[in-house]
Amino acid sequence: MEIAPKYSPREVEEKWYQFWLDKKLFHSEPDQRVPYTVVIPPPNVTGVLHMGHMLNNTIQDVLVRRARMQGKNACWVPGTDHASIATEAKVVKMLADRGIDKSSLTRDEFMKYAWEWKEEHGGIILKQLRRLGASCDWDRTAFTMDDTRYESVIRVFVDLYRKGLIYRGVRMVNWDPVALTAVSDEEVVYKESQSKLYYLRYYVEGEDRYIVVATTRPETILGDTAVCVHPDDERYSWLRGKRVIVPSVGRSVPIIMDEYVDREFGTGALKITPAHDINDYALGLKYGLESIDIFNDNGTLNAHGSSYAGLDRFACRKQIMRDLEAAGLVEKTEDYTNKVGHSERTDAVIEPKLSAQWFVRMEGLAKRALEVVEDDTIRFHPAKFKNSYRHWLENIKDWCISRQLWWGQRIPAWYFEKEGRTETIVALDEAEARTIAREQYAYTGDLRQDEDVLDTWFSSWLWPISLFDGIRHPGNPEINYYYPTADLITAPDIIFFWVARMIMAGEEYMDKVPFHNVYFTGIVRDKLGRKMSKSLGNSPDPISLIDRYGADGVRMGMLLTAPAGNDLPFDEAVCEQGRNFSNKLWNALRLVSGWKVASETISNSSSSDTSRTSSTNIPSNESAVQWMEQRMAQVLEEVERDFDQYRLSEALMATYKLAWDDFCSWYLEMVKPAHGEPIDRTTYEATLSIFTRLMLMLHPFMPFVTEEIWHQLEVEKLKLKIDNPDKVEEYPQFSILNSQFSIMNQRMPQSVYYDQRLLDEFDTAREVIAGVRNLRNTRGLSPREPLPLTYLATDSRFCISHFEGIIRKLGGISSIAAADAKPAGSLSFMVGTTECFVPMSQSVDKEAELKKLRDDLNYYEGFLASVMKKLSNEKFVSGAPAAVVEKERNKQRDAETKISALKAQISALE
RNA sequence: GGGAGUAUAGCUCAGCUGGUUCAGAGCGCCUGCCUUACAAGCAGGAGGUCACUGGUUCGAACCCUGUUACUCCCACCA
Repeated sequence: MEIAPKYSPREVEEKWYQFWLDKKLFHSEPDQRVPYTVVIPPPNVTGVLHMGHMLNNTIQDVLVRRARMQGKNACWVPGTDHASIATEAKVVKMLADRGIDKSSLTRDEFMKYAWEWKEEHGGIILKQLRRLGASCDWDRTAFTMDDTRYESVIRVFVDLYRKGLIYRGVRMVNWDPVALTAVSDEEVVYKESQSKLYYLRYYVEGEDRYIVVATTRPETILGDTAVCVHPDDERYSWLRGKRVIVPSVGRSVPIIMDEYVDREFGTGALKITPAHDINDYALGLKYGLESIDIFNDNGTLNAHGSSYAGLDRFACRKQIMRDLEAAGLVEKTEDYTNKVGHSERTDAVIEPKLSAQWFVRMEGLAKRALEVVEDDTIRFHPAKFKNSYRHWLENIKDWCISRQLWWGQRIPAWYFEKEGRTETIVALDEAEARTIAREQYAYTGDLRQDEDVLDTWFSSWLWPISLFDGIRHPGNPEINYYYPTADLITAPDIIFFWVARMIMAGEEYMDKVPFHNVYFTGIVRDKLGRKMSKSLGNSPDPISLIDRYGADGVRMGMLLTAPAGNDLPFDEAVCEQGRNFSNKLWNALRLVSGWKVASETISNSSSSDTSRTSSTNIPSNESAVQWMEQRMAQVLEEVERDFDQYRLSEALMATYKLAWDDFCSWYLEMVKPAHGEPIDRTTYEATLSIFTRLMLMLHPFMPFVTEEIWHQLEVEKLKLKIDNPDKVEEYPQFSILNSQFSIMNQRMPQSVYYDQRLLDEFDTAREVIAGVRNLRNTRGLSPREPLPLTYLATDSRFCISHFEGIIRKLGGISSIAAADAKPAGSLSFMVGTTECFVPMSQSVDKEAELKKLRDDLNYYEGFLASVMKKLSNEKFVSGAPAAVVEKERNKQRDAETKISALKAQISALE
């Protein structure tokens, strides 16, 4: 079978993903195994895949696939978020494009459009995730507004209300006067803008004196109910207890004194408009001030605006300034730069507005959520996020959960009027509300349901529970098995909105934390360190990246640059590295599967003399296999340690080097038979086994190429067992192989004991080979011509006997021998403290040689001096641990050896 | 304004409990190679006053003081 010299990911990825789906290899059901559960951070249902998703989901897939291969019952639950604000905005825009105004629709009509739109355009992102190779259990795909999740949310609302943890109250919200809705703090964008600071005169009641107040919003004086100064501000101490007249309005308002005021700013006097500024509102509450709302919902002045009623707020500002100017009430006007909040959606200037909203009491929930992170029941990776988590929870405010939208879970509260009072009933549905109305209030008339919907986070905080229907059916087999989940992988910017609240919900409804570990990813930036954004156009399309580099390549690119919690400057070049790596593995397969296997087991494939050592008689292939096994065990240990600490990029890099450097560059070169020669069966089997385990190690990172190669390796293994390898396709095992088995079902190799001395010895051998190659390279020696190698047997630590065969083969060495003195006419290089020689076949540049030697000598003499300085220090010798002192003595001996060797070389040349 | 973090090779970052993993890795760069698996490759090589400062210590990239620069989060100012 011919194998193409270039790996082409496209067909391979399509083939295997479909295979995995067909065989239901991602599907999980509760069983006797240990569960490993991950719930996806649900992306917006109308979203498209961006680099942040790529990173986040690649990490999840790596952890899930690894857990699966460790024999755990891995369950990764996918789903989408209804994202009420963003989605509603998109639907409104879609309707507008079709000439339909949202306000012309009833709520039911709008919801019908919205659902249609969601069915049509929703969930694209989940399809895209398949391209990435995400091993989600798609049978479990959920939506935060599907029936199960919707009902769970309503139940939780009712439950919390009945526990007294939900209440309705008044609060200042960010009002968008164009969209006619409140928007969350996160949807307000602050923009620098050139504005003016107006200095206005407030006359003291009954006196001819006035105080000057600075404001950027003179129109709001219509709602002023106080003027505030700092209690320690001597400039204004005379005002204590007095009242002032609000200009234009003529209303008398008190002077209040509070330390909130910044004496440095403006005149140090602040007008208080409780209805239109969040801080003023707080002061209003503190001092019992009246709150006068002067605006209509659309930003025009209402009846409190007296003569200005009906004007837009900005028109009013101009007009009121003209009028105040005319009345001589303006002290001065200054240019001023400040930040003004705009609506992300409509760009309208946000108006702070008081309104009735629903809240969740946070105090008790926050306390428990903090405890479980403080005591490491839940671990954060990296741990530094504990700090901001703590800070937020310790200063938490009640959670406003109502939104003035239609797309979302409608708040299950019903109102009716009775005896002039508005009564509120919170119930699971209208029928229950009616029953309550009848039984508790003797009311049978119409009920009016609250118009608002719930904050999207009020559904996503239940996600780890509601996915397993643990709200509606506590204690069901699924929730008992899958909860708590294992790891949560998310971006740090939603640590408060989502992570903290899931922990609260977990404690409240399951009495258990929702996950054990939280892995915070970094933010994907471009090479220049800018955040990726649509407006900058600096975000590559992930699907196009996959098209060009393969999913494995892109996954590797993301992972290599993404240590936990660090931002990652994304550069396509790393995807290229990933693609190259796939190709490298592919070509290793081409090489190995092309080998002919000797029909009888012989101790060595290349029967030439050079591959047997004279001194120790260890076949080079046997030592190669031994070394590779030790090395693999060593890397496995390292990788396990890395995974324990969630250091995925380190784990991948270690595996990458094992595969590329150790396996391809060294091992395969060691065992590669001479051209046209077969390889011995023992070595071949060992090679297939090692290669297979490498694929297992790499599979979580690069699922597609490893699955493909793994299968082909299984075919090679099968060929060894059957009579006629050329007709492998005709054997029944072949079809089984292709129809049932997957690398996904294989067990991840585990670290075992390894012989460090053997690894060290190989490193020495490797240095010898590199030394020879370097000489050939720099002295123009033929790479082919066999050279005899001798070395000065002065250091007993210099040990290469185990790998002499390999040194011969890879170094092109004809013989290896110890010597007592430098052979005449030879080139030398140092390996550790041992000097090695090969014969010099041509004249050398004597001066250059001498210079290099003298430089080395210089360095080692300096090094020796620093070591001697330490050793002659009485305090060091007596104070440092014996082992450390001994190490210094060794350094001294080594340096002395090298120095005398160098001196000898120099004098020989001179 | 409050809080957290970072500074090590051209770039991105490791460096765990202070001492041979102590100055490392990957990429990039330079030199030479189309050596029959791979030029998406092979072999070799060069690059750093560990931001600056002072201290602790026999010994500091690592611990402490201060300085500078940058980043993030929270609160936002009339």
